[in-house]
Amino acid sequence: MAATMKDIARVTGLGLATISKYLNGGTVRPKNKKLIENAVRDLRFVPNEFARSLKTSQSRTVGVVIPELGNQFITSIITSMEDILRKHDYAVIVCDCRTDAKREKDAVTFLVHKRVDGLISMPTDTTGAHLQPALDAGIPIVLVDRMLKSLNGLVSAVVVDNVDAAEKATRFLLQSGHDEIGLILGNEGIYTTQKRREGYLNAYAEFHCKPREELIRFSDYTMDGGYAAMKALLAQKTQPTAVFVTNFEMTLGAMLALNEAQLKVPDQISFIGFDKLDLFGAVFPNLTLVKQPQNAIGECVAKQLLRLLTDASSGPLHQIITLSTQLNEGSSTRIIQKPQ
Amino acid sequence: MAATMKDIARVTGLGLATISKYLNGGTVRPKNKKLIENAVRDLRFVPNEFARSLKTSQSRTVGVVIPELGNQFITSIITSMEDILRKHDYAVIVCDCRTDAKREKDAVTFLVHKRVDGLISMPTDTTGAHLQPALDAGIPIVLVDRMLKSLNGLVSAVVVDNVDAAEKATRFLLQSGHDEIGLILGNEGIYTTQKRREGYLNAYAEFHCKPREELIRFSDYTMDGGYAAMKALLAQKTQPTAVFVTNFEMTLGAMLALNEAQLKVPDQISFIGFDKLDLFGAVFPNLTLVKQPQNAIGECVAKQLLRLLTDASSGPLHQIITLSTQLNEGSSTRIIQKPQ
DNA sequence: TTGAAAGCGCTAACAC
DNA sequence: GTGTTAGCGCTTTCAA
Repeated sequence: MAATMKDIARVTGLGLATISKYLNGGTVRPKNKKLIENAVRDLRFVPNEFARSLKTSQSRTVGVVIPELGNQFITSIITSMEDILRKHDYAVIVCDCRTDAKREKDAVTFLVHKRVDGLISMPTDTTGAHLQPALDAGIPIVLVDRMLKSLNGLVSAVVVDNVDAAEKATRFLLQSGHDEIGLILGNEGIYTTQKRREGYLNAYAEFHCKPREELIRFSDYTMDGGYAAMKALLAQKTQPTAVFVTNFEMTLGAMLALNEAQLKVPDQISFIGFDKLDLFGAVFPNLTLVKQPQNAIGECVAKQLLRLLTDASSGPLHQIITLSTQLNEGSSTRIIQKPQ
Repeated sequence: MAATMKDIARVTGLGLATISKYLNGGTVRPKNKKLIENAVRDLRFVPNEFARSLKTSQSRTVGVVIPELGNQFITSIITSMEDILRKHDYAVIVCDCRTDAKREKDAVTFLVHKRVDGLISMPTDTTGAHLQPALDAGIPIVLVDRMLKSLNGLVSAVVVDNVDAAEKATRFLLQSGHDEIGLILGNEGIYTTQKRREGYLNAYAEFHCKPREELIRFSDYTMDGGYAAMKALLAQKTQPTAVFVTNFEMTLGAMLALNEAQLKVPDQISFIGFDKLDLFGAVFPNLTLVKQPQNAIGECVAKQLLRLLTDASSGPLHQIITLSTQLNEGSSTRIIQKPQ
């Protein structure tokens, strides 16, 4: 069996309290410090987390509920988040709910029963009902990427300025003389979809015009979806002169569709994509992209949760943090001369 | 505060033992069963996992250490694995070590300290040294996708028949009359890379010939890597007439390189890729692919670990399970007529 | 079948 | 600064 604090006490001749205090960063006499350190090493003592948890009611574990693990935006956020959290000695339990509200609710319940100290959710259920068990249990929650208005004040959130992101991209195209701008969005009803659509419409409004309805395609944030949506856009009698695609996977799919259709970018069609510039670096050297600060999002979420976990005090300490995006100009768009 | 078993005891007038027994599936008098059930519901009782863990020394948690979360093969395995494990009430702690041996070792140590009941590793460190702490602690281990000979008999493993997979693909091309077959592999030194290379060479040997060294490109299992490797193959004075790419990301990158080079598949170059047919379905309708049973791998790993977790008894219960792959014939290869 | 009681290994008063 | 002690909430003998 593994050594316990009792063993340390026996070997060093000290009391349990002294040892416990030392292990938790308290001050003890230098001589005793040495004593304990030696015993810990010799006995290969490792604190029993179960006992500690039972006593402190903390698991030093956080739960993450996401809609889909096979999505680079999500995985990159998880990676940077996990990095920070683990440095602070928190384990991360990941639950993939496959964009299914039932599964999502189950996952939250499961995590609450596992007594996670905090919860990170990229919600599928737009009502936020799935989070009720965590709310009831008083578990701090941080929403990622998608805010739920019904949970305002009850949770923290880290999102990007989606409206601004879409505005910038669309405005850029409008300013370049395009007025038939295809828009490929994610699932209708999802927060980011709505916001990005809003930004697109805002930009059009600035230019005192309205896009044709058929230019706006709802898809599903997958590569297949992006491919299909682009195909659909190209199949219209009036083809768009530019397209704005609103996530990484769909950007990839859309580019493949363009490739297949032998449409030269930007000569025959202008293109603005989303995310993960570096991966595209080699492949489509000069794509103009809206870039989300993926690492910053992950870090921000982790720090936000750590703050909630630490400041057990105070009152309404929930924050909504909005990070800005960048429009990374490549050469995948061209300027259209308007007829005078 | 949450209700405890004591509360149930108080409300029902029963003893703790009876309640505990009932909660753990034991038999109690029907009348008492009712009593307990009602109390549990009314008090919203949920067993405290900490206390249970302290008593049983089980965390009902398993750790997963992987090289990279942003890889579809890995995430799809995790997803199907997590599904099964969670159904059995095990939480999954995921640690991404970014293909870094130091990080990998730290992750294992972290998980051992967290007292996971089992460990799943897709190893980066080819010596297997990182798993020593888990081995010492007697934590059952299942290796995924990559076997480590040094750990033979000490761990279970689930792999695919990589040699056979590469043989099939290469043989198929050789039989079609190709003899200049480019091969794009992952990182040199990695298990799957070696096995797939072996299969490729085996097939050539069957045909009593040897491939030119320059046809074999080691890359890194990323899209960028696949793109670059394909470019390099195409840049040679003698271009291959066929190419076999050995994972999903590189297949994507390689196809993009072909697209860019305006090379028609299969007219100008034959192509066999890897994995995830369904995603490609829409995009490259007729790609010939080696398909790994990703879901089966995840399931197999989960079941294997559950077995080890349950059969706490017996002796050498470790198994190495090899799953077979399929060569899914599309129309991305053509037959070359050999000069008579 | 049921209940009393003894811990699992740790933390945190509290008294010294 | 240190030691004693009383639990945290559960499981599990053991006796009834």
